Amino acid sequence: MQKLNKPAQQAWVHLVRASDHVQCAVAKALKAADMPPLDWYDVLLELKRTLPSGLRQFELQDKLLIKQYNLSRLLKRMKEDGLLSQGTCDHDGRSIWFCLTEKGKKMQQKMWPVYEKALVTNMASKLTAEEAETLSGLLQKIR
Amino acid sequence: MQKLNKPAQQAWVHLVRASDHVQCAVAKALKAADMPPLDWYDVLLELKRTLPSGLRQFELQDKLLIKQYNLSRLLKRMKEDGLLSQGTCDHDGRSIWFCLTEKGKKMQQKMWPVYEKALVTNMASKLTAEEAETLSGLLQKIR
DNA sequence: CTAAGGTATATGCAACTGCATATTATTGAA
DNA sequence: TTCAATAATATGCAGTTGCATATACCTTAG
Repeated sequence: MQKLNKPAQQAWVHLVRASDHVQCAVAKALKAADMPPLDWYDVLLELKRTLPSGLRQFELQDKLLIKQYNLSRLLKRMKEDGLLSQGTCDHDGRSIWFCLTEKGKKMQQKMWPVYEKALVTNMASKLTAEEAETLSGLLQKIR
Repeated sequence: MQKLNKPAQQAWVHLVRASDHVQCAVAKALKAADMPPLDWYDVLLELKRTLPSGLRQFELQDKLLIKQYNLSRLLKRMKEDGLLSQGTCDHDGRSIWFCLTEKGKKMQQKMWPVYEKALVTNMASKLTAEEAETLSGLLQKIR
């Protein structure tokens, strides 16, 4: 194995710091607006994209960065909050379909401006469009 | 406020994904080697850098991405594990000095190769040195 | 000196997470 | 068909986190 070179080591430090910085800022903005946390938004958005059909839990999981057991519990909480509705699957008795409720749709719509503003303030405004594209490309190479 | 442009939005997605990817890989590697998690390493390294004097808790905090109440508890655990020693400050009765023990020094040395390997495999090997520098620069602009 | 405000650290409690494993349902091979 | 392997989801438990607040000490205006 090769040794870690300095530029990569620096990139690692800044990757963690930048990611933490923006994530904390978003979390703070959502909380200040008395809204649910970011992972709730991720679920709402993915489900909105598939309206009116919805998604099964394992399909959602492939789209998100959350572990199986945590997604299971997150969906339970969101359902209890009335943001999601649940139904079983005809073809596979193990699976559970989740679909946005009206309340869920509204919540997604309400959260986005707050989320967007935090992203603009803490990230987008610090980069030109071209820089953002370069950054995107480099980050994609990592995974 | 301006709207979030597409390139920045994409960059955000990839920032979170890349950061999560590498952090999970490192966490997994450390766990597989039966070692403490990454935040323990961060503390060990910062304290090593100040040997033989050590640091006070709030100084450590300025260097790390961890909240006050969590650092307090983390240091307690590490102390209980024998990796740190603790002492009060002559000039300020509120402050607590932390210093690496021999065991702490050895742990840092043992952890680094595992950590480094995970970074090389999951990140450094996917970028040229020049790309890493560009990435670093762009990430620094964010915060 | 003293009270008021600030700084450094700690902690009770509720919520969330990771881990291992359980539960239930499907699939495939014999 | 039947049994073993796999897949989708859930859960008990211990450990960690966030939040609000407590504790202890320091500094400074008056």
